[in-house]
Amino acid sequence: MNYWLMKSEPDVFSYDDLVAKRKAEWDGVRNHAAQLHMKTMRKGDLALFYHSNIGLEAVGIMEIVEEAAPDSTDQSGKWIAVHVAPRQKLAKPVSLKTMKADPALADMVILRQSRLSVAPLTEAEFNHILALSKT
DNA sequence: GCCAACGTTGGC
DNA sequence: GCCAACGTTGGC
Repeated sequence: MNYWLMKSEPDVFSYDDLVAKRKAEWDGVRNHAAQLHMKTMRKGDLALFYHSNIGLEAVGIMEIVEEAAPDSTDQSGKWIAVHVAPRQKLAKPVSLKTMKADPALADMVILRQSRLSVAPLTEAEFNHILALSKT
């Protein structure tokens, strides 16, 4: 089982939007590194939903429910997307500021490469962020 | 195949 | 609104 962090601007697509839809295609990713991560995802993997630009915080947990398949918003046939479903909203969002300040998260890929929209998390990082959301 | 110019993303 | 990071494009 692998863990991920996926970003979306909440005024475009928020965690609550995902809850309302119950399942959604994570489309529109046009970055090779992010695409590679999505191709690595397996059914049952868990991902944190992070709100970029507005909020700047991890807000919920979702599950990969369908593995990589052609992105329905792409005509070229070059890009893939996965499908995700909401699992649990965090009791309290965990802000970027909190994550940056935490030594346990110092090596998080997303902190080192802020523009990457889909990034891996270690199990320890994932669990640590969950613990922070309960404090 | 290199690299400068330019565009986009995301944080501040 | 600005800027840093970084990906892409195009000229050579």
